[in-house]
Amino acid sequence: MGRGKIVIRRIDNSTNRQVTFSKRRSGLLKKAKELSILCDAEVGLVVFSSTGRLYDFCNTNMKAVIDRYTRAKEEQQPVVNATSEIKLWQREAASLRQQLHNLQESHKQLMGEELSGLGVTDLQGLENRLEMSLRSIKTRKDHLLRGEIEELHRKGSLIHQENMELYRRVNVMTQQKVELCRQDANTPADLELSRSQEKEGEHIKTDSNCPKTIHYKMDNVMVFET
Amino acid sequence: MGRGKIVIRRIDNSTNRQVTFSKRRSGLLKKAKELSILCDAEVGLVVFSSTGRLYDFCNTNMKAVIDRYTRAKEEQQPVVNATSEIKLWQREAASLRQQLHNLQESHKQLMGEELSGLGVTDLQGLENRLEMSLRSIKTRKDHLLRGEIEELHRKGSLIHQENMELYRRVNVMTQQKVELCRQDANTPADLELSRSQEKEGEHIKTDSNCPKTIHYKMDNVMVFET
DNA sequence: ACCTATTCATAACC
DNA sequence: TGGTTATGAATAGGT
Repeated sequence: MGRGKIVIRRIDNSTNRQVTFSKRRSGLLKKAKELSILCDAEVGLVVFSSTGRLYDFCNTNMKAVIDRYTRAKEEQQPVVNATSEIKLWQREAASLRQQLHNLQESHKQLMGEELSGLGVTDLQGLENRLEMSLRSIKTRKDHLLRGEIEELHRKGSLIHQENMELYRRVNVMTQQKVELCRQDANTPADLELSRSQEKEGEHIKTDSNCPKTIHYKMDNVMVFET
Repeated sequence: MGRGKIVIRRIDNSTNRQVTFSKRRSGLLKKAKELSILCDAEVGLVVFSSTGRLYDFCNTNMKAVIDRYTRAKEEQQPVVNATSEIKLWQREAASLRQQLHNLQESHKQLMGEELSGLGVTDLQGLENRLEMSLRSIKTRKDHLLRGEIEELHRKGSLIHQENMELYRRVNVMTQQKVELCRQDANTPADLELSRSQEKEGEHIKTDSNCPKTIHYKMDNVMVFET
């Protein structure tokens, strides 16, 4: 029910996930409220965002709902008596420990350890998931590498162009020098000095346009023929 | 979102109210589940129908959610009572939550999700680990499959042998019968009865050695030529 | 429980 | 975060 269909699966993009959370949360709260009103039901809803923020709704009184809930659950399985603060935290810790344990198990299996309890079907499932995972990782790596290569190509071609420019200048200068020498052969001695000064000025100017750093860069970057 | 618009107000008609309750309840539970999956949120939902029936949903653990909820609420109204024992358990829970979080991160990366923060080297490491893992899983699966095949071969060859034995017996019997018929052609009538009795005895004996269960097994087990 | 016209929620986009 | 819009989902009313 949006511009496109989506599959119900954790949203990878963090921003998108938060936006969706905000919208769907309000939708859920609204519907919880509507249900309680329309059907005269007692509804308690608690939502913790992935960042730990709490959102809740209760048409009556959350404490009462929780008590009613625990009583109803205790009826189903006659257990536990007191809920002191300490026991509360103990349960929390136990729950976390359990989740941690489950995840560790699964993690080990993903790492190819502790496979002895699994049948062929389980193994096949594991294998399939890993292969999917591998594919996305390889795709991602490939993407990065291609980006890097492209970047290098770009830099390389830039420097190649600079190179060409330098070559051109060198050629021009060489040509000029040759012509000067040729003219020098039949030129009066008094003009010799001024020509030499001109030449020196030109040389200095060129050198400041083509600093050594260009050559330095060329040693540290791959250069691609383009 | 129905054939007509309705106002959010207690539905007077009891039947109608129950039908709507049933529909909207399942819708609400579905949306709660979707929110928890899409946005990685912890959701706890409790609904008591007007007749007192309990319906609930929690993507993690309802007790943990309720505990977390009560703690969060107590934080909102700063309580003075801070026992060292409580703080101890709080630290324990925090530590566990941290471990869980780390493991979840790692798990997601193993599943090829959330790769955007990783560089090429990380990705290569991940890829290598997954490929090692895949190898051991495939080895394990291969082992199991080979074992199964071997077992089937064994059974098959056993049954094949039984088959051969049965064929042999059938051939022997056929041969005997043929010879008997041939002799019968020039045998006095008074001997006919005793021969017939012998034959019947032989038949019963063979039948008890080759019970029907053999044939039954053959239909239910793969038989390999050896 | 199933059907379908209709309203509603929301994904993608600013 | 808040607004807009096209589209898929939920569901009111009916059978």
